[in-house]
Amino acid sequence: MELKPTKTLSGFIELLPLQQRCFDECAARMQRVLKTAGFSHLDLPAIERAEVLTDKDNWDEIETQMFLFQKGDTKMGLRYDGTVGLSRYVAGHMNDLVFPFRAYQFARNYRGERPQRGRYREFYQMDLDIMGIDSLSENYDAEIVATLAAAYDSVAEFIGPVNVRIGNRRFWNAMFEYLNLTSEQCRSAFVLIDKKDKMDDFYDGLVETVGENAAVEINKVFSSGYRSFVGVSDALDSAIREMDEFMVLLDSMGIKNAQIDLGIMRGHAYYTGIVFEFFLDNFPELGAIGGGGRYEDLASKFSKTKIIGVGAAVGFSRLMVALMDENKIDLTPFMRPVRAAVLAMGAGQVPYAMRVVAALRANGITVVPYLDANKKFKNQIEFADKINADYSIIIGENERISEILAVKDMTAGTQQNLNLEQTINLLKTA
RNA sequence: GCGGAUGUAGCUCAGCUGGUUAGAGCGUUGGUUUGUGGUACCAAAUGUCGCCGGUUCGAAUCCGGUCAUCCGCCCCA
Repeated sequence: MELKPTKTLSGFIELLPLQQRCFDECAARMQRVLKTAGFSHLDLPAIERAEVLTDKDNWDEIETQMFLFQKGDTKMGLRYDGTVGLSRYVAGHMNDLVFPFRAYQFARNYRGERPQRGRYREFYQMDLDIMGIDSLSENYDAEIVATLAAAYDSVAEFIGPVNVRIGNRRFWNAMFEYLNLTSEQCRSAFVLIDKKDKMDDFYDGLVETVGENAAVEINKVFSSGYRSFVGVSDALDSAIREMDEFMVLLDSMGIKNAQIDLGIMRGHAYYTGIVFEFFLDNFPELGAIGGGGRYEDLASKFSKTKIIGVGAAVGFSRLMVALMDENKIDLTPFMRPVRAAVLAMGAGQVPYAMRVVAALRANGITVVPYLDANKKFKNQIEFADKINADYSIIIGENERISEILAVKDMTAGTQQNLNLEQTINLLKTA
């Protein structure tokens, strides 16, 4: 009989238990930080109506980017990020939410594109957003950045320190207005600046699209700094002041590892103000490990009410999987998940062994019993060794009759006879 | 959609100037006297050498096609 394949589909991830424990611990810690900052957890459907996911009508084109399918007359698809569902949710439950509304998601998302390094077809993304109706102070932009920084900080012992670079769409809009660029030129300039770090002919490209004079000015932002544009126009002054105030606020929230970098654009998405990206100090070549920004109208597709927001997304799978693949995470804290293995030697010992197991578990001790009681002792202790149990609790006929336990320290190799209470005390103390 | 690389045991790979029964390490299972693991030794099981076709007396090995995977480009809502 032909066997079916055991490999996952291309672009899908599965972890071994050791890695999964690290993944889960980091996810839990980061979510704990967000909850402490008052963000509500949203657990939205993975499947949305196709019309919610896309405005395009050309299915052939969309299908290469998304997972879409049809049941009866209903076209639907898997969500590709957290924002679409969030927009729909907020617009649909506006009466029941309190604004400014803060929410986070930690969810799997799906993309149909061809997988590449760090780009998967199924991945976890952590989204956090603060939304207001009609208006929302820029102070929340700083809070989002500070909260995300705190979330990364909670897992710093695994991923190392991070830094955040902050850009500003409003600055560029003011700049392009000052330079009298056409909307076509603006769009090209946006793309060029976004890709600046990847290009070695950035300046030539600029000259080609916006002309030499404008190119000189734009380049000056990177060579001489944005402050050289103070006093050039009211709009530029306002944008520069906004950035300065933003940095002061970040500093007051304890964020020291932030800097202005006007090359940060976040693609050509819906952002309208501050944008930002986080990077790892120790692994900058991984690229942005999270980012976000301010958008002026989150839910215009769903509601006539103007919902303003500031949000961020963390590519959690990419971050963790890339680091683990490169052996950049020390996994030793996750190598010993089991405190004790309980070995029952002979079927007659199983009831007594299970009473011991229950008593230990009731005291919060992680215990795994080996219940193939007729297996040779060698196999049993080998099992205890392989799961890296700190202790083996050996229960044979002698132990059962005299109601004691042979407790073996698997690292030291020493063994002592203890009663149940003594065993609990030994295993509870780290 | 375009380009590069790779497909041999459960895993990582060797073999590839064509020549009988296809190799290693790891892993798995059993054993080295039956209540003591991590080390060592012995043994066993598992492959249509990705698929189709061509050249040849003979193909894992050479050629063509195809599919899959990985990497990069495009795209990234």
